[in-house]
Amino acid sequence: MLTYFCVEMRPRDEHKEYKIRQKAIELIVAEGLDGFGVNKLARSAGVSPATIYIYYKDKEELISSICVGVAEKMMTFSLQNFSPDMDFADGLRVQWRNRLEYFMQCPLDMEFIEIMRYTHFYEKVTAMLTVNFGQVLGAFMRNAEKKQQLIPLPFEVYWAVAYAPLYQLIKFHNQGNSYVNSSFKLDDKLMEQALGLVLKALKP
Amino acid sequence: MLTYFCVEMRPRDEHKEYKIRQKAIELIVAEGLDGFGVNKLARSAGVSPATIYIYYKDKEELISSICVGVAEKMMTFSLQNFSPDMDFADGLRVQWRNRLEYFMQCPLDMEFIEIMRYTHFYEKVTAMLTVNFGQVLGAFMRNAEKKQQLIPLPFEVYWAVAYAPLYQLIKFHNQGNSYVNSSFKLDDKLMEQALGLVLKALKP
DNA sequence: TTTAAATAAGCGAATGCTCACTTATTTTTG
DNA sequence: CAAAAATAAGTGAGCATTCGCTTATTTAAA
Repeated sequence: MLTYFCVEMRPRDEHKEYKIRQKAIELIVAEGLDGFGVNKLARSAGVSPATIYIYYKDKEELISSICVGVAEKMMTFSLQNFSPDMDFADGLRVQWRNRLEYFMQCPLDMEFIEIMRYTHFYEKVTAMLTVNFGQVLGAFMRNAEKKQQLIPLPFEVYWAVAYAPLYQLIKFHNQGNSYVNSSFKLDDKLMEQALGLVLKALKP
Repeated sequence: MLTYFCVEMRPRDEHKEYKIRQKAIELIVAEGLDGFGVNKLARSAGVSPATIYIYYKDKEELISSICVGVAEKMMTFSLQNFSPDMDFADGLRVQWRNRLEYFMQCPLDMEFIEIMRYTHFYEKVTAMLTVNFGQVLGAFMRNAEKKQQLIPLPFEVYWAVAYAPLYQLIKFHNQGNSYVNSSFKLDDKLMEQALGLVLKALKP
């Protein structure tokens, strides 16, 4: 943006942009992608529909931009206190904890991403995740193999066993019930239990 | 339906109904739930929009009905050759194989269900799955515990570790790539490798 | 210090278009 | 013929987007 070259202009109300994004996430989580509209969003955020088009070219760009923003936030969060050359069990535990903590703090973000996952908006997210996530966690896996703390495996098999169970537990928690229990709450103890099983599977 | 009470009437063209359902799945997988419309579907299936409303009350019921239909088909398929009192490793292997085979035969169905999973249409599916799936697989789990072939676990932890990795592998296959590899194909060997890890995790 | 020029932010009220759904009519069967 | 199936041609509601305008802010000339 060329903002700082222009000396004569009215500054943007940052709060407005924030509120638009926040309300968009809320609306999409509450009513799904269909049922989400620009006019509805404008009313909900307390701005004019036209204002939204100052910030975003069109509906497509609005949703895309929010999508990538949330995904970036999640990724940054889940790499906190993590380094690819950590001990395998410790590193995996940090990853699990970070993801769980993020989801506890921002449950809407999680649900939002899940909704977006099977739309064409998610393609840009995948591209971003592939570069950042893949490199760091790929390195982590190779290091652990070298230290003989992890069975040598194709990346996909490793990923599926190492992380998919956690996401499934979070899904159960989100929908509040699984196929047998009518109410399910994920906590630290359950997470540790599942992580224990996963480590057992992956350690030599 | 009262079809067989009426003696004078023109019979329905069963092929039309089938084609409507089939094309609906194709369209939703290709373009997502947004971008899917009744008029478009009608053109694509070679019928009039009004015809669709002879079979279904409204768009909502159309999608719901297809959703539940596909889910029922999947469930039936994945319980083939399975019984709750099978040996644990054998039973789990049958489950994995069935799911994998179904997905190989009907990849569209799989993608369709994934798209629907985070919409309100899925609630009816969850209800159906809870009753049928939960009872059979819950029994399987308890039997395996009794026979000491499975560590005692909360159902959700068991489910997450036992099945989530398979679904993740199928997702990687469907999208054709993972976070590090630009092309990924799931086959029997990879499935067996992952299943081996899962069994290692779950056996005492 | 005042004031006017300049400019982006912001808005309410359309606009045209697409969509789910309906109606009036024709076709196909027993 | 009777009756349901099937349709072509709508209809009106709701949608994304835009237009013409006002407001807020800054700077620089007077």
